Formats: sequence, C-alpha cells, structure tokens
Amino acid sequence: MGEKASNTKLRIMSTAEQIILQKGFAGTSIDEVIQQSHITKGGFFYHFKGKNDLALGLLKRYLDADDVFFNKLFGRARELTDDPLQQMLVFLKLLAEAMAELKVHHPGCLIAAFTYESQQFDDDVIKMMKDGTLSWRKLFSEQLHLVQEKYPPRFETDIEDLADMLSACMEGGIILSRILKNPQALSKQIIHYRNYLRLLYGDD
Amino acid sequence: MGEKASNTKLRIMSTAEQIILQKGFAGTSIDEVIQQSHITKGGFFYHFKGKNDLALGLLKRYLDADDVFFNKLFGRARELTDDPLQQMLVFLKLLAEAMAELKVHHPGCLIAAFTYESQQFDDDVIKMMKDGTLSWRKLFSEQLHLVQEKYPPRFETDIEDLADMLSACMEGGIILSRILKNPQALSKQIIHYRNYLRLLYGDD
DNA sequence: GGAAAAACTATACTCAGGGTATAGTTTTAT
DNA sequence: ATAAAACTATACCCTGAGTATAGTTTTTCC
Repeated sequence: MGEKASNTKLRIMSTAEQIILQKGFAGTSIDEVIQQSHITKGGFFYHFKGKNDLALGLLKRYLDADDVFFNKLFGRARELTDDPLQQMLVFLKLLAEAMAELKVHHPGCLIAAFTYESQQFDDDVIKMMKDGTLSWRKLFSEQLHLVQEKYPPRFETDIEDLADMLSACMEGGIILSRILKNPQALSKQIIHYRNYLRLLYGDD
Repeated sequence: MGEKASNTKLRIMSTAEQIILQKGFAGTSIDEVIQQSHITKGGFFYHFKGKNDLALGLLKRYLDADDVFFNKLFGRARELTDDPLQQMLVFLKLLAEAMAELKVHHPGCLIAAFTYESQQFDDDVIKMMKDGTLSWRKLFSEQLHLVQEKYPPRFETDIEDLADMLSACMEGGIILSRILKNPQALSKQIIHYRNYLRLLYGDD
C-alpha cells in the first residue's frame, strides 16, 4: 500500500472513529463516513471488506496507540524514580495530567463503545476486545507486583483485580465525563485510584 | 391504562431492554422487538410514539428501579448499624454480594449503553441520563458527608468525586465483566472501592 | 347488559439508507 | 510503458423506521 492509499485509509478510519464514538457502531452509516472522508463507496470497500472489517481495523489501531501511550508514560516514570511504588504513582499522575489537559471530554474508548453492541461483531472483534483488556491488566499488574514485593499491602489484595480497577475507573470516568459534560471527571477518578494505592501501599 | 395493557407495555420494554443491551439502540430494530414481544407494529406504536419514546420509557424505568434497589440496601445498612462509615461499608458489602450472586454477567447499564450513542437521542433522553447520574452522586455523597463529619479523611477529598467513583467503578466493572465474561469482576471492583473508603476514613 | 373507550390486529404503504456488485478511470510504482 | 493499485460512477436489492387506516377484541363503567 502506497503512502497516498495509506493516508486515505487513515482518513477513513479517523472519520469513522469520531462518528462511531458519538452515534455507536450500528448508528454510523457508511454513507456518512464516506461523505466526511471525501471518498466514494467503492473506495471504501476497496480498503475494507465491510463494516465489521472496519471495526477490526479501528480496534487494532486504537489498542496499538493506547499501548504506545501507556508505555511512554511508564518509561518517563521510570526515568524519574527507581522505587516501584513511586513509579506507579508518577505514572498515574502523568496519566491524570494528560487527561486533565483535554479541553473537551475524552473522545471515548472503542472497547467500551463496542461492549454494548457486542452482538454486532464477529468473533475476531470480540477476541480483540478481550485481548486488549487483558493487555492493560498485564501492563498494570506487572508494575503492581513489583510494588507488592517491596511494600506489604494494608489489606489482602488481588493484584489483577487491582490492575483492572484502573481500567474500570478510566472506563467509568470517561462515561461520567461525557454524561456530565465535565472534561475533568476522568482525571479526578485516576487521582482517586492513585490515592487508593498510596493508602494501600504507602508507609505514611 | 388497564392491567393487561400495562403488562403488554412492560413486556415490550423488557424485551427491548434486553436486545438493546446486546445490540445497542440503533442496532435494535422495532421489528425484532415486536416479534419477540408477540405484538404487532400497530400495538407497539399504540404504546410508544416512536423509538425515542421507547428509550425515554426504558431509561425512566431503569432509573426508578435502581433508585429503589439502592435505597433498599441503604435502608438495610441503617438497620444494622448507626455509624455512618459502617453504614456505608455495609451498604457496599451488600451491593457487592448482590452483584456476586448474578450467575451471568450484569445485564448492563442503560446509561452507559446510551452514552456511546448519545447523538441518537433527543434532549429529553440526554437530560434524563445526566439527572440519573447526578441522583446517584447525591445518594452516595450524602452518606459520605456524614462519614466525613465524623471521620477525618487521610487525604483531602472532594466528596462528589468520591461519590462519582462508585458509579465509575460500577460502570467500568460492568464493562469488564462483560468483556472478560467474568460475572465476578463487578463485585470485585465494588470491594476495592470499599477498601479505599476503609483506608481513607478508617482508624485502624 | 350494553355503550363507549381502550387495547389491540391486519395490511399496506412510503422513504431513507445500508450494503453489494461491477465496470470503468486515474494514479502510482517499477 | 505497463501492470498493479487506488480509486470513481452507477445501479441495484433489501431492511427497517415510521405512517395510515380499517377492523376486532377486551375492558371499563354506568
């Protein structure tokens, strides 16, 4: 695929993602996507087998970008401190700050959007949603394991559930910020999660 | 409206809710709803002006039921203890237990489902979503205010954000439990939220 | 018990738009 | 220059939202 074709495909995907996060997947018409992408229907189907294939492509791109983003923040945190707990707290602070900088509310999480329309998708999409969620769990829980090795938790704690809690707070925070039209709601939830970790593992 | 008509309307709504939580609102066709409700199209439009009117009815019913459910648990908690912190902790324990008893994952929250399709709805629906979310905030924050009056928090805490955190954990927990196909994920998140409150306000 | 209102069924239609198919045209790479 | 890639243009079918209308059964209420 040449550069121009690649640009076209990316343009279609960005347009589609924007609309899907506002109208849902089933509620998004291909006609609307192609009009806003300045392409014809034939062009669309040249790049995607159909709507489900578009969903798959969007999900993959979304998860890849998220992975890069999280790893960048973790990398920065590890530059700043050697202590695993402090690394996690710095990571969360950076994450909260990044979310607080959003002028409008977070555009939304494709996985959450697709969850409530799951019967629309084939098994590939469903699997990718699950794998994506589990990769977040892995990313967070690995760091939390390091924390727990060094600091005894105040309560007996299942690390994987605690890792999932960050995903849950973010998913929930995004939903709240959209409903309440308050861009800060998401970052507030991350800070609360951070405070929980401070209390659970901190020695103050 | 007589009893039979009322039953019919409830049957339509229950059917519709089930389908909508699996396929999304736009992805749910009236034809499918009426087939599964054993009613004709005329019958459907006798009860509802259109699809948006159905959404409004579903949302209202959902919020009312939720209100009753939460208040019942709070009532029970207040029977069991007089201390505001213990009341909140008992409430959360009861809530977590109720969620853990679900054999399959939680059917889903209509507000979350509609959030990612918000452009499909008129202002009445959007307003009801916001009001519902704020009523949860009110319910939880009133109890948390009582807690904070008696127990100083370990960190400076915005009560409303902390109240919202329970909504966020539940919304996120529902999404996780659906994606991971693990009915316990939701109750685990509630327990973590509970542990956070114990650490934040507890004196142990 | 009977009239009126409520709660439907049956049927048929319009109209927008999702999705598919295919043939033809322009652009790009080599 | 030519073949493959990246499209455009056009036409078509089918589903589903929503409307209309006439008729039928059930309930309510006096």
